[in-house]
Amino acid sequence: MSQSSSSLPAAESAAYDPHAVQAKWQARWAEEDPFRAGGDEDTRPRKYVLAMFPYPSGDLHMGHAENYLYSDIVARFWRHRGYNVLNPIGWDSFGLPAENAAIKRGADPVKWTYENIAQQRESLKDYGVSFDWSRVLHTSDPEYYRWNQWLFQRLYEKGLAYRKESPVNWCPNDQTVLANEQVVEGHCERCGAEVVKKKLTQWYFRITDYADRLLDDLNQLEGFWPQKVIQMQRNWIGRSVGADIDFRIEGREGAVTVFSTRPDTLHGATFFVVAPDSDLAAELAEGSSPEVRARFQDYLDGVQRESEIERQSTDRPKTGVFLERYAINPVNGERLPIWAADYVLADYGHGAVMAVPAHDQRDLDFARAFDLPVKVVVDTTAPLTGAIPVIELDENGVPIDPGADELTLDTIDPAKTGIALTGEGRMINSGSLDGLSKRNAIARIIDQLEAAGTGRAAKSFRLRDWLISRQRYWGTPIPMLHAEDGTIVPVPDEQLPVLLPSVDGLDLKPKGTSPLGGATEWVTTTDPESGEPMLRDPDTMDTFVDSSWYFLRYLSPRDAGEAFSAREANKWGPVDFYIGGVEHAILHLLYARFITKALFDMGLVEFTEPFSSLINQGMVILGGAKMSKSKGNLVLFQEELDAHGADALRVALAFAGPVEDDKDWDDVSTTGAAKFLARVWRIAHEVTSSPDVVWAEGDPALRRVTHRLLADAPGLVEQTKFNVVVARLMELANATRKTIDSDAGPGDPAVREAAEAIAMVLDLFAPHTAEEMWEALGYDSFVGLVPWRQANPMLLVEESVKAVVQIDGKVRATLDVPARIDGAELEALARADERVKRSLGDREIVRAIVRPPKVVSFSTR
RNA sequence: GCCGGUGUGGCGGAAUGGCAGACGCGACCGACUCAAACUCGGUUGCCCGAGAGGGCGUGUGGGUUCGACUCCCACCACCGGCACCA
Repeated sequence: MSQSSSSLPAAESAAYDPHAVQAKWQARWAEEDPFRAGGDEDTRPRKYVLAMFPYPSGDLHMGHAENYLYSDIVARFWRHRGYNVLNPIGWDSFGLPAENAAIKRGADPVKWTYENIAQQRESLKDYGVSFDWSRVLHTSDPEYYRWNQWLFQRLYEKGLAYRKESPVNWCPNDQTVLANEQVVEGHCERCGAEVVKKKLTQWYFRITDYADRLLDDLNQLEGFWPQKVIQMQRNWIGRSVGADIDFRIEGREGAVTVFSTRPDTLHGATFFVVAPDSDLAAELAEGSSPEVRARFQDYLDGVQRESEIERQSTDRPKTGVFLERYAINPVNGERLPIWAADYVLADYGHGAVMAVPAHDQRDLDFARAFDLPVKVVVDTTAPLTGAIPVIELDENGVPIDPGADELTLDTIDPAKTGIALTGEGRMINSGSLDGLSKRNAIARIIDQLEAAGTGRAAKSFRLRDWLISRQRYWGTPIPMLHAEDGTIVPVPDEQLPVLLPSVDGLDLKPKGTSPLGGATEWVTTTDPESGEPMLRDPDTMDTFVDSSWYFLRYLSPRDAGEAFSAREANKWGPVDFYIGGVEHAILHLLYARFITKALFDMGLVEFTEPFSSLINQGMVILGGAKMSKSKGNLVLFQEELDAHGADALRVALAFAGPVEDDKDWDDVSTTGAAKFLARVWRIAHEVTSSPDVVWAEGDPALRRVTHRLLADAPGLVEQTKFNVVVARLMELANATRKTIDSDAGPGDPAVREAAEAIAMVLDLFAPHTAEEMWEALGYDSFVGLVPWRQANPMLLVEESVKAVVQIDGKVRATLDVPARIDGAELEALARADERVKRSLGDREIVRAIVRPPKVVSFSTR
């Protein structure tokens, strides 16, 4: 029954009950499944909308509330716009927390994980997210992780999965290795313990083979991914361009190669440094005197005891030992003493450098510490062609005489000042390079080295290969077999999955080797061909392997025959809209990009980037601080749902501010949102006209507000300005309220038109309330599926507008003028206006700029 | 140190180079109430002024423009990332 007037006391009209509304529509959705993505028969254009899937540790929190709200707004929007939308959900359900719960409380990781999933799933259903629930996946299901193993085998076949012994990041607390990306400021990303280096044999994915493409393809994402993420990935990949240069070493066969970004300074090399933990250092020390060997061993022991943070501290003094060996500079035959020093890293470049102390600060610091010679080969005081000398002025504007002596090479001698000359300049003391600029000298020296066969242009990357072995239980078993003689054989595809053995009887406590090693029956197996005894690889994969391709599995989640359907992948992929926290800027997002490119090279997908557009939502904080269980400053998702209902929480979050910004819970008003929802609910129930009413007969002022919202909202949603869309909805609700309360009354056709538009747009934010409104308005279809109401362009043009008159840049008058007024007429009106005349006084207008119908700008003398 | 981002009322925030502060929160005033809460209506950038009105205002200083939160230059502050990567 419709109410005829808003002035009725609240007790007489049915009250808005968010929880009843929520329960009712969730039941209807569960029954009729309206948000399932369309199949092959569906001819609509497609949109793949995706939010990063949750990790099932405990309850959902406010970060999840934001994440799945924003993706749902976008999914619902594209459905209204006539798209076949895929909006799937699943769980990233392998990982440490399940295992830690098992160790701490004796919980079964399987039970713990799946109970948490069940709980999170209920919360998400209660939140009214329009997921396609038929595609749910869990990465800890054998049906999923068998395809991780399949992926591993494909990478292995291509030489992209390999084993090597190398110094690795080791978390002494979790007793496992970590990928480079999982070390944050020298600490374990998960538990915060200080990471140490350890030499181990581990499995790697050869992501460095893709370094150039991962870097260059970021250009395609410019404008579609957050600038910050693109920049972080660029820094992380860290391409340096320069040359590889071969040095002979006295008393040793074969050349040693170093990488340098400044091959132009090769003539200035005065010593040579190798990383103490490199094989080369050990070999050179081995060939030296017993004293040197002992000193080197001491030094190496010290270096290896240091944590990563100690070692990476920039301002600590340089240390090293002279190995009493010499390298020969290929351009001039000079003997360069070889030192082992820990400022050179074993796993960057070639683990050795030519040291040019005059032009590299680190080399200079080392040279000064150990009294090694410094040879200047770039004159940075010499002006380059076209360079304009900078003349500085003192406080009186008088040019400061630079002083002849201040600019000489002598006064800036790095050996005296301790400041390396890293700037531009002209080559000196460099034979045939003399007189050249840096850029030209680099080009020429590379030519010369190539001609002599002692060097070549080269690139080097900061990015290291992705270490994927983990000495933990709750992950995907690495599907490889080891023979006694060290031979490694892959488990054949038809024997996959290699199932994770039951946790019963296993000791999960971190002890440095995988708990799976203790599952004797599981570990002991035979060669699939020869039947020889073999041992299974006891390690599990980094869980980032799981999430590096999950977006493809959603496309055919029940397929038992392949990881994903290439056809479906090329139909839906790449993901059109991806949203998640910025914490994955270089972990998950880099790995997913790498795996996508690898799959492209295998011909399994036709795209090279997985996510066409990316949004990082901000965090929900409390009182300016990050929420955390340990601080006890948590706002609980389920509690907020229970307080005012899903819709109020959704509207409050969407309205709180821009998607990318952090939102302080103190500024998120669920009560304000609840009030707004009650207002629009009432509007829908007060409408007295019938659905077939003629809108054109409605109040034109209200109609204009309605149609402006219909016209503007799509652009705003596409720019993810959800807070503005909510504001505009509030404006329309306010305008509708006013019309209902005016003489026009609730029967005015414009009121119905406005109420229907509110319901349709509100569906993005408050779907339960929107459905209830739609039903109250007399429809029995889901409002979530109605096509977007087109704005009538005739109604977007105002009949009269306010024109402003500026005099010397200040607004002095506003005029009500017809929207179609021409310039001359507008200017005449402005000149005639009393306020304008008064403001002008006796000043004379010397220039008039007229932009009808909005602005007249006069300038006076 | 290098790279990136952000600075707008008491607060969250709006604003294709064209009336800065939409929308909301809070606050204040009023209606309803015995009263309070709820709800509804109004006011709300700062300063001067009784008022009409005037002045000042988007981190700071300059510039471009008839006109700048918006574009350009320099600086300051805060936030984030990387950091002995040769």
